[in-house]
Amino acid sequence: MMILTISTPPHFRFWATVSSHGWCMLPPFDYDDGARTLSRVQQLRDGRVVRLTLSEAPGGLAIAVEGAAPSPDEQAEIIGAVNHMLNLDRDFSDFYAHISGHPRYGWIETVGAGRMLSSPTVWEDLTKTLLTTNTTWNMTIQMCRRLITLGDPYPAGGYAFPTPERLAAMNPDDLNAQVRAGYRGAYLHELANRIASGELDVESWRDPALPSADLYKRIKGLKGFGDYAAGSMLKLLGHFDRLATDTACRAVYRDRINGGNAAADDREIAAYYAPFGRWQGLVQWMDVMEDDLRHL
DNA sequence: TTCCAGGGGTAGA
DNA sequence: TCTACCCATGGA
Repeated sequence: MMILTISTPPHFRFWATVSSHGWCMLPPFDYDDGARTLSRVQQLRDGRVVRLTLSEAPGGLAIAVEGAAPSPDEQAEIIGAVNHMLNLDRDFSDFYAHISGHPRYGWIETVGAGRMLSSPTVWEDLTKTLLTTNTTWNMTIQMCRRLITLGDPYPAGGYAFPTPERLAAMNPDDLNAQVRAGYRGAYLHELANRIASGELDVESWRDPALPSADLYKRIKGLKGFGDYAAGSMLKLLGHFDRLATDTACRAVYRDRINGGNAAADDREIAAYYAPFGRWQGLVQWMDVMEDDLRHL
C-alpha cells in the first residue's frame, strides 16, 4: 500500500466536505464515520483498478492506495481525482463573507461547511443525479449499488464506477434489467451513448470559466434533467447561483423557515433565497443539511 | 389499494 | 407560461 499526501486550502474541513450531502453513501464511495475515512474503488486511465482511502493528515490529507503500486503518472492522476472529488480548487471565502454573522447561518462558517463532495468525473455525478429524481433516497442507493456491478471489480471487493462506454455498449433493456431504474433507464442509456460517441464532452463542464447560465442550459438539454437536477449538478460543478428546489427543500422551508405553517409556493421559496445571490443554491442546501452538519 | 419519493417529458391551451 | 397526464419502481 502506498500513501500519497496532499495539502489542502486554508479553510478546508475534510469531514464537513465528506458529509456535505448523500454522495458519500453512494457506491463506489464508502465512508467510516467513526474513523473519519472516505474510500472508493477507482479505475485509472490505463484500466487498472485501485482502492483509495482518504483521511486527515498533518497539513492536509493522506491518500492510501491499495492495489498495485501506482506509477508517477498514476499518482498524479489519483491526486487529480481527489482534487475533483473534494473541490479543493474552489474558494469559499466570499461565501463565508456573505453569511458571516447571519442569525440563521452563522453555524456554517463555524463548522466550515459549504464545500461539497463531487465524483471524480462529471459523468458519474450526472448519472447519480439522474438516479435521485422522483424516487426515495434509499431507492437511489439501491439503483446505484446495482449500477456499479457493471463496472470493473476490485479483487478484494467492490467495483469501479462503470464507464459511459460500458453502458453504451449494452442493450438498453439489459441495462435496465440490471439497474432497475424504471423510466430513467432509457435516459441513462442515452446519456452514456452521447458521451461515449463523443457528441458530449461533459468533463469539460468542470471548467470554472464556463458561465453557469450556459452550463444550466446544457444540463437541461439532457433527457431527464429538469430544474432540480440541473440546479443540483451546478452545485457539484462549483456554481451556486441557482436553486434546486425539491421535496426536501420544500419541507425544510415549511417547517423551519415558514414556522411549520403552510406549504410555500416555489416562488416564495425563490424570493427568500434570492438575496443570497451567487450563493443562494448553497444556502438552500445548507438549510437541508443543517441537522447533519452543525454538530460535526 | 392508493399514494408518493431529493421530478421530468410531452401535449395542449 | 401553466396545467393535466404519464412515466417504472418499491415502500408505506
